[in-house]
Amino acid sequence: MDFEDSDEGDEDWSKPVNDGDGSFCSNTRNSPKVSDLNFPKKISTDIEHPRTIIHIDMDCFYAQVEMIRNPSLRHVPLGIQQKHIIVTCNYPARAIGVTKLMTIKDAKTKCPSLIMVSGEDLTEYRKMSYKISEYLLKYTKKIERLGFDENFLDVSELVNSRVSKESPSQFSGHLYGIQDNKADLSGLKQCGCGCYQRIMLASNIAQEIRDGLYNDLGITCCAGISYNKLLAKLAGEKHKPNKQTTLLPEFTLQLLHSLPSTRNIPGIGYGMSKRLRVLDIDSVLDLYNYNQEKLITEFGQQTAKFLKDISAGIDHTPVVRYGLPQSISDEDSYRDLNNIKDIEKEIDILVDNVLKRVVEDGRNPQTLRVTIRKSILKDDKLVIDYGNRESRQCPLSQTIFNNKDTSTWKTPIVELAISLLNKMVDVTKPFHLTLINICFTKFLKTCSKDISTFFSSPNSKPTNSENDEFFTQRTSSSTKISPAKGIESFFANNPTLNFHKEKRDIKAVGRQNGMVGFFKNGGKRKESESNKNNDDSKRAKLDTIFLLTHQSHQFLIHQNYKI
DNA sequence: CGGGGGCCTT
DNA sequence: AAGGCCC
Ligand SMILES: Nc1ccn([C@H]2C[C@H](O)[C@@H](COP(=O)(O)OP(=O)(O)OP(=O)(O)O)O2)c(=O)n1
Ligand SMILES: [Mn+2]
Repeated sequence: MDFEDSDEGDEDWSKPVNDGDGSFCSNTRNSPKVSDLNFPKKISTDIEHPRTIIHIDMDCFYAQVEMIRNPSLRHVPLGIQQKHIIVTCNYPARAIGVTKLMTIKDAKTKCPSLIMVSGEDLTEYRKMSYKISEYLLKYTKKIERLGFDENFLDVSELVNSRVSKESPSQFSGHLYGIQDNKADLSGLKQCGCGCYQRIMLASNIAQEIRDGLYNDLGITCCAGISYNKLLAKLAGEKHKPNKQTTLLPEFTLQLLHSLPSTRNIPGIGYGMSKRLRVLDIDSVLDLYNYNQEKLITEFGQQTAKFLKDISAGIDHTPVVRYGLPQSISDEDSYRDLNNIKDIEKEIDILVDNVLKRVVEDGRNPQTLRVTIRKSILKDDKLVIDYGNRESRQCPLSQTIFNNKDTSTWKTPIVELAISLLNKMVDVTKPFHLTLINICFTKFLKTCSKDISTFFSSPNSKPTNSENDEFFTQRTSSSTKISPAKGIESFFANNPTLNFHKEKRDIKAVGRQNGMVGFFKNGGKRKESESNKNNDDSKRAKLDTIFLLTHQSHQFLIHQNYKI
């Protein structure tokens, strides 16, 4: 059970783990009022929990957007269709047994009366997604998006400023590990770091947020409230839909170790879980109990520590403020595109669609990428190989975008896209495409002439390295137009490995990234890499640009104003 | 069984 | 250019 006995000589990562005895959070003493509650004996987690995190996850997101657009769909089983699959469905449909990502055939078998609405065009979902994130900015600017329907909020500052004045007295919604949410909690020993009151207040704030989202946007969601991102997200899944769950540190291990699979951890994907399976690690508890040295041998220091931390609920990765998108793409899948005319027609459509969004965004992309998927011939039959994607990219001459008439942009880009495609497809031989994706990336920063002067204040530099806020914004990998000083490369350069192509010797492949998926990019940014967008000192200067219409400009305004 | 997006790292 | 992860 314990893993501290096997980690002699490795002070590094035995430190953050506190296995309970003598810890702040030890909860093993008599709890007179709630002696019937099953408190865990071992409280392995961080000693302190200074942050307060809320995770928001919309209910059956695409389906809900369609139900808002057409309320008559609310009371019928509804599936959102993308080609042959039901990507998601409303809760009436789930009650009948329809699940997310089910094939149409299976869904119709389960539920013949299933109403289907096409969800191949994500425009409306994307719009609602950003409305939600923007609404949440009202509470804190420290918001990280994950997909279209999830947001992490670091409400630490808000909580700290309110907690002393308000001294909250009850939790809103469910409390993980407590059956009756009206239970008398006075016997529950509170963590010595003071997080009990903070998390309690955050649960009230989460309720406010959810009420606000419903009143303003008519949308319902779940929330998880805890002291780090991992736990907030996992907590929120405990009660669905339209509910919220709060997780206190005393119950962290209980939650984690009740998870049946390491796949339940965001960041442990198909490949990693398969590698863990080889070591006989199936559950998070298995991981928690696994010998540390062996884990290091298998995965290297960084990843091993990361896995162990996760299994104990330790996650210090910051909420990274979202910014403008790093890429804008559109794709479609096909049964079989086998002639050039059809391909050119589809590319034309895709480029047209995605360019509209690029124009709305207002930044100019510097790179165009085309991705395709080919079906392969197997036993005389065309079979789609889903692993097989190829892509080609090229730089985009900025002269394309010099013309103010944006309708002129399409033709040269379609031609570039076709030439990229020709690098992958020998059109003199038979071919069969099943997917095309057109993606614009490497955006130029939004502040060309009209706006750049608003951000050139000399004393705009952050002075305090402790100020977490400034260093946890998503680094714009877009090119900076002006000063271009000191662009240091600072990412770790670890050998990589392919998790699920493990046909051959898994051990020989080497170490991978260290930070597992979801938690990557958690580190602080160098000052020179920080966006200048968020400097409060320049807020006043934004008054005059309120009329700008591009999304990238609107975003700057949003980020700098209190709404 | 098989959408349509996104993010980051190597 | 590819691969891993997320929704
Ligand atoms: N592999 C996936 C996963 C998700 N989505 C889309 C459809 C979902 O509506 C949305 C949000 O994903 P969730 O996993 O949060 O699922 P839902 O919001 O639909 O349902 P739930 O109520 O369980 O959160 O993202 C997708 O297209 N493909
Ligand atoms: Mn959701």
